[in-house]
Amino acid sequence: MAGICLADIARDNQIEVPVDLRRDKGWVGQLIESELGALAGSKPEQDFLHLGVELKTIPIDHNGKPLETTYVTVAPLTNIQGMTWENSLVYHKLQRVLWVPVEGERSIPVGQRRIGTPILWQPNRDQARQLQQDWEEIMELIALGKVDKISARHGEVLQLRPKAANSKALTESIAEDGSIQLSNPRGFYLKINFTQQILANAFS
DNA sequence: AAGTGATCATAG
DNA sequence: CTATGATCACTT
Repeated sequence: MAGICLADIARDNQIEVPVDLRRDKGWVGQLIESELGALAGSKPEQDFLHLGVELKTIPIDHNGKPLETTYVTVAPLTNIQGMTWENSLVYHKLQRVLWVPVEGERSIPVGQRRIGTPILWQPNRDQARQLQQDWEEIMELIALGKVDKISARHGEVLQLRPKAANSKALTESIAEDGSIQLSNPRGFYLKINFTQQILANAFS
């Protein structure tokens, strides 16, 4: 697919190209899933379970730098006692990722955006350590009932941010006194500097 | 311009 | 609502 533009992939899959992504934010990802035959659908599993590979498209600028953070998974806000890094959803999803860079600048019409060279990545020792450290720190705050005090500034490479239809959506979380309260759902995201390093390392 | 918080579509 | 796919858009 490298070098091909999205309109070509869309035509092959009989999918229409939207004018912009405001109402089609997951369009590029789903287009590539369709092209590659990913099977997970909306299940919380790796896209290619049989290969142990997660597929992620990543929007880049003309210098190859990511334009956005990368969503990983929803964050569990209750029933997290006994949960460890090794059995977390973040750990499993990031075991192996096929990154598919796609031009993402809004000045380029969606259909004309080109696909870059895909990168099959596994976290190296340092990356794994950074991810685990951030995950454990964030999960501890959640366990202590401080989810509503966590901002996207926490974490060096992994951050916690809202992941919901809007700011009014509610889900159960742990309160500071240990009881159940309602909070805006959150998700884990990889910060731009981290994914930028992944892409850079692949070409060095 | 970067970074954080908010949001959009869809399936089950 | 939860989970998938993410990008938008406002604030700093």
